[in-house]
Formats: sequence, C-alpha cells, structure tokens
Amino acid sequence: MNQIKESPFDDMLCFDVYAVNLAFGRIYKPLLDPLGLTYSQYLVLMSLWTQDDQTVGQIGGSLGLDSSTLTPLIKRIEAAGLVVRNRDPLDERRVIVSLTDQGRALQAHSSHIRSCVVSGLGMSLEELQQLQAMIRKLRKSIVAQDRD
Amino acid sequence: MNQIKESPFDDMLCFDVYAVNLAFGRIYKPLLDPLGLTYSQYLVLMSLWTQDDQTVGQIGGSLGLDSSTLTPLIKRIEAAGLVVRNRDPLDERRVIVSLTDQGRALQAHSSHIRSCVVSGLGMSLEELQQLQAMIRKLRKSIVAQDRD
DNA sequence: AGCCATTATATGTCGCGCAATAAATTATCG
DNA sequence: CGATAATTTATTGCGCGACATATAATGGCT
Repeated sequence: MNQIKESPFDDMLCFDVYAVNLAFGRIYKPLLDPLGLTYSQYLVLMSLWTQDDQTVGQIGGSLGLDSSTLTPLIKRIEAAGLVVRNRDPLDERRVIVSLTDQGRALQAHSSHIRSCVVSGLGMSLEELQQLQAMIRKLRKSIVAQDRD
Repeated sequence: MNQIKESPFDDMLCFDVYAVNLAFGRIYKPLLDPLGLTYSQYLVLMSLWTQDDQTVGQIGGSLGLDSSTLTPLIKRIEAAGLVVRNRDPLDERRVIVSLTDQGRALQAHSSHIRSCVVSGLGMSLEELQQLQAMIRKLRKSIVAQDRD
C-alpha cells in the first residue's frame, strides 16, 4: 500500500524539466505582462543590461538560440522602443543590438521580479542553489556530448 | 582571478531550466523525427500507453497543459492514425482519446528512445536520479505555491 | 574574379497560453 | 416538476516562441 500511481512520467527527467519550465513561464507572466515583455524578451534584455551593443549571434550564443528565433523577437522589442538595431559598419553582415534609454530604464524592475520569482518557488535558497548547480552541470554535459 | 565572466544568467535557475529544456528538445528531435512525432505528441502517447481512453482534460492534467493546447495537438496525431477521438456518451462535453493499434505499436520504440536520451546526457544514473528528485520537488513546490 | 564561410532574414510548422465562444451538464429557485 | 443560472469541457482564434530550411548579403581567401 505504498503509493498512488503517479503518472507515466515518473522516471522521465526530461518531463520534469519540461513541466518546471512551463511553470516558470507561468510565474513570470504576471510579473512581465505589466512591462509588456515576454520571458524570452526579458532574457534578451538581461543579456544586454550586462553587455550592451551585442550582435544577434552573440545574444543567441548565450541564450542557446538561433538567429531565426531572435530576429523577429528583437524586432518586437525594437518596435516597443527598447532597443535599436544597426548594421555593424565594420562588417555589414552583423546587426548590432543596442539598448535605448527606455530599455535601460527597465532594468530597475529586475531585482523586484527576481525576488517575486524566488518567493513563488517555495523552496529555500540553499536547495535552489544546489539544484541549480546540478542543472547547470547537466546543461554543460549535454552540450559537451553534442559535440561528439 | 577566479572565473571568466560567464553570462548574465549565472544565478538564474529559471534560465538553466529553460536552456536544459531546449537541449532536451534537440536530443529528442532526431529520435522522434523518424516516427513523425514531436516531443509533446510523444508525451501524450506516453500518457495513453499507461492509461488508454483518457479525456482531453485528464491528459492535460498530467501534462500540465491547457485543453486549448492539446486539442490541435491531438488532432494531428489523430490525422496520423495514432489515436481516435470520441465523445463520451455519458457526458457529451468530454472527448475520449483512445489509441489505435498503430498508436499502440509505437510503444515498442520507447525503451530504445529512452536509452538513447540517457546516453546523450553524459551523466551517471545516480546523478540523474538525484537531480530528478530535486526538480520534481521543485515542481511540486511551485504547484503548491500556485494554489495560495 | 571566384569560391566558401559567416551572418542575418524570410517562410512555414508546431507548441504554448490566453480570451472568448459553444455545447452539455448540474444546481438552484419558483 | 420545469425554467433558468452557473459550471464544466472542449474548441477556435490570436500572438509569441522555437526550429528547419532556404535565401541574400557580406567578407575572407586564394
């Protein structure tokens, strides 16, 4: 009499990752909606806050995304007035994405968002840090395998 | 002189989850493409393999997905001949999703897929199990917070 | 000049969430 | 009991995101 049958996904790590990722999206949505941002757009802005004037490819590198994914996304935050896109004069293939004052100003909200998210998880910081270390290790391991 | 600057996402658990989830998708894609399935479609089939004849809402409950997400998805695997959809005669609001022989037959591939995925991760089973236990705990914790 | 690699863009498919709608069932009240 | 209201369930439409593929433009190299 040990256990209720849980689900077909009991031993599927990928499913738990999938479900947690969706859950994160649901946590972020009400926090980002007032700013008119989606989660992915927010990630791009975070990247630019720490390093302005990046090319599309550089942003995609740190996010693990294709330029075909980023192009329309960046155009949307450009339309919102948060960034501008300019061809690199030294290499006209590249497009440099730069923050506007309005885009920079949004950074002020980030620490508040961050604390709201953490409190929405319901776990201690120690546990979260430990978990993150393991996930990060997995991520690097997958990337490493991918190159074989 | 400790560390190269990694990324703006060093302390963002959500980002690592996001990135690992994308990485999982890239692992599954070449395995599922020959079967003509996407990852989400595969999850629905897994659910049906362990419990046939579920309603759309039941499937959505175990996957954490909206019925509006599932309806078109299930229609696609119906078009592929893997499932059939029938109204529940006892409650005509419900749609019962049932496997066809062809859908059941696909289960034969699942163990192979599973082992391919695990070997694509490059980590020991012990570590993976420990990691999964923590992620699952987080998932349940988020869901619990969500109800407050 | 010609070839090849790199970079970004355009297009089409699928997945995801939300809002609004429709249909069926259940609850409530006269 | 019967009419009406509220709830449940699935569907539809829309916007965004992620990926693959194809295309265009630029730069580097011989």
